[in-house]
Amino acid sequence: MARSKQYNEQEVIEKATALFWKNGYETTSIRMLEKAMGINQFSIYASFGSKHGVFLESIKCYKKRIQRITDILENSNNGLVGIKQYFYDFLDFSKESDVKKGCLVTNTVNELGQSAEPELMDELMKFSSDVRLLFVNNLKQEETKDEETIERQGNYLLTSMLGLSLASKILNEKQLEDFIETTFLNL
Amino acid sequence: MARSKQYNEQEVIEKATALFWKNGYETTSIRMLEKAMGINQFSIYASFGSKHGVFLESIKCYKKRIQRITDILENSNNGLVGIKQYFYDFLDFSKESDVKKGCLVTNTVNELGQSAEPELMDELMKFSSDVRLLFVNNLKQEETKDEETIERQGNYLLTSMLGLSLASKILNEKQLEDFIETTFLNL
DNA sequence: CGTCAAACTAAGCGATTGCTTAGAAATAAA
DNA sequence: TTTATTTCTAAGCAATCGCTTAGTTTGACG
Repeated sequence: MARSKQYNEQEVIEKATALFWKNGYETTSIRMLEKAMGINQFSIYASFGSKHGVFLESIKCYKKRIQRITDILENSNNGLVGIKQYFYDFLDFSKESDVKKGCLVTNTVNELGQSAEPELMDELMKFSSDVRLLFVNNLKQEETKDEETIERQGNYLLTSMLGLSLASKILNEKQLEDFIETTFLNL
Repeated sequence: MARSKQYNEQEVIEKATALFWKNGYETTSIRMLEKAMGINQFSIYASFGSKHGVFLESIKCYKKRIQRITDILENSNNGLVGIKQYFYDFLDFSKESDVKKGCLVTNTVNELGQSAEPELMDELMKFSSDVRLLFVNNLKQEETKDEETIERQGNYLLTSMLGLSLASKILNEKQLEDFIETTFLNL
């Protein structure tokens, strides 16, 4: 019947994700996306509807990418050891050559705050609560902990991850290691 | 000889600071600054040279405002107790009615990253290292701690504050309290 | 008072924003 | 091959961006 697309939507979204991750939402313009994704504006709007649409798909793409390390945590059965490993895994995950990008979800929460579209905000918050749940599940593997302690330490670990995400953009390796090691001293 | 300014530069910068704090740098336009500061664009450029110039002064203004609580920490002589108080003081400081704004310095580091002008970045980094130094000085008041421990815990506390700044924008009071209380169990 | 330099108003500068659209190119089906 | 339908190119839309400037108003000084 007609011509078929000359690009793969998943592939171009991966390139968009890298750009948003590096620059943030506002700083990334449609013209920049055109070049990075390798397709024309028309095609971007045909496939994703709007800049917000591209970003929403980029967030989903990011979640899939970071699933590589959340899966490790989910499948671990060693309580705090697995959580601590996740903190270190995140540092490897978030740095690409010498560019320090932090966590795309965390960056976006900080940049857009409450002014984010509800659908986007839901996606961001769901990721946070999912990570918190992984922490809680691993904490439950520690037999000594009662339920109240687990809830409290879950909140602690989630906020600590937010701190690590931000700190990873400005502190050096030694400082980040100091943070992680001290974080897990008394849990 | 000639007409004198009809506005006070300190006063209008305070209004600009509130706007940048709420919206971030990029989202805040000159038109929005005009309205918030109550003066014309001409006057903004005559007094501060550029949008960057207004922002740089806003960062300095923010530092003076937060000095209210850093002074308390600096003048305290009770080690960890004083640091913990600073964490709680920050929560009070950073919330205005129901708007959760976090820390302007932290927000800016996250938004602009390495793309910030060097003079601005210096100002941001200096604030971070000043706060870290306050932590270290209070840690020294704890007689049991050796120098290596103090350095390590200084890095821990700084990153924890970054986490608290970010978390204060999305988590509830109970979760934030959980974080602070658990943070100081490790020290 | 009259003078004149500074502060003000408001219009507008070129560049860029997110997004649209007219028309050419391409291709699966008839 | 012709036709129908979609993709693609590229030009251009109104709105906004940071910033400038021409022209008016102001008020401290001689």
